Amino acid sequence: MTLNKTTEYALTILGFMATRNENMYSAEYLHNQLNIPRRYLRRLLTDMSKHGFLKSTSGRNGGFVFDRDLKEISLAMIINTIEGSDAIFTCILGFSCCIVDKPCIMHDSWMEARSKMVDTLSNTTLADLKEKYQLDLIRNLKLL
Amino acid sequence: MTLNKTTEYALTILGFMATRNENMYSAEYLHNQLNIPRRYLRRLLTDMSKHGFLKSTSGRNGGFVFDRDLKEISLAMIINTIEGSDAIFTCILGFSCCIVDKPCIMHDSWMEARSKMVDTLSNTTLADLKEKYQLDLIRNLKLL
DNA sequence: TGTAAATACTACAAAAAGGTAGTAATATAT
DNA sequence: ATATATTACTACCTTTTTGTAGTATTTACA
Repeated sequence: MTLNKTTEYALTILGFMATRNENMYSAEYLHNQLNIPRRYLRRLLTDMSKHGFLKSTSGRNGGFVFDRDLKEISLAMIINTIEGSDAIFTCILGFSCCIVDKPCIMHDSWMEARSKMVDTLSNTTLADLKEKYQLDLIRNLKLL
Repeated sequence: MTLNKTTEYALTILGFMATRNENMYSAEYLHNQLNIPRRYLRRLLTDMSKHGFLKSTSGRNGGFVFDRDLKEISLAMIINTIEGSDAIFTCILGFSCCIVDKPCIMHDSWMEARSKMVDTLSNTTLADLKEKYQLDLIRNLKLL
């Protein structure tokens, strides 16, 4: 019922990067900000570069930036990419095969629950998060 | 983004038992019907007895039956019980602590997605599954 | 051109989840 | 009573996930 750690990290990292305005994020900097284990974080960043979310620059002053428009990256995409194919969309209970009868017993209730979630995750992009974050900032300033 | 295997098994077992009309289910029988590893299945059944979902009878002709009204067992309860406390209800991303700023960036979108799912899972009981299953049976008979 | 700051790659270690084995305990049937 | 069918307990093995280590490579800057 939970995302695995790696996916959680991925969302944290991309969510963080999407809402700040640096023009480059080094692994070291992200490690300090997000408290994700150094080496693991690095591997994940490299991974996300390979998957086309990020673009890496090696060498001094290097780091990572987005390689795609924030509007093009939904939460569902991140989860599916990191967690393996179609983590969200398949019948995770495996109910289509685990019980002799078909259709499986819980299939319908599960699919109903699931599809509600998928809708939200598919319709929320990093751009949405950024917008929300900045509105929140403004709102807080006004309250001061 | 998936339930773990153990929870999946638990749902499968309880779903199966809820929709049949045997008065006793032995581990061996359930193993044959559901293809869940023998020993693991047994341990899980014992576990579910300890958690009050089932009642066990030892010895020859023994087995497991429900120890509670089917109306009192929701899918959400099963998941939470097997998967550890509040698997469904807590902020699984850990976003309240993983980013220096609070509230966490994805908290809102995640909670929206999640609460939709929780609603369905909390409102569906094993009794509902049973009813649905039997209606389906009747419907299929009519089609023959 | 050498040094420092960064990513990239590969292999391994530790922890958690999933699964198995052996044996004890319990209850029924004959 | 004894054999058999069942659950209960404990320890261990396997696989997957998470995390670490060492070393190579790339690049900017003094």
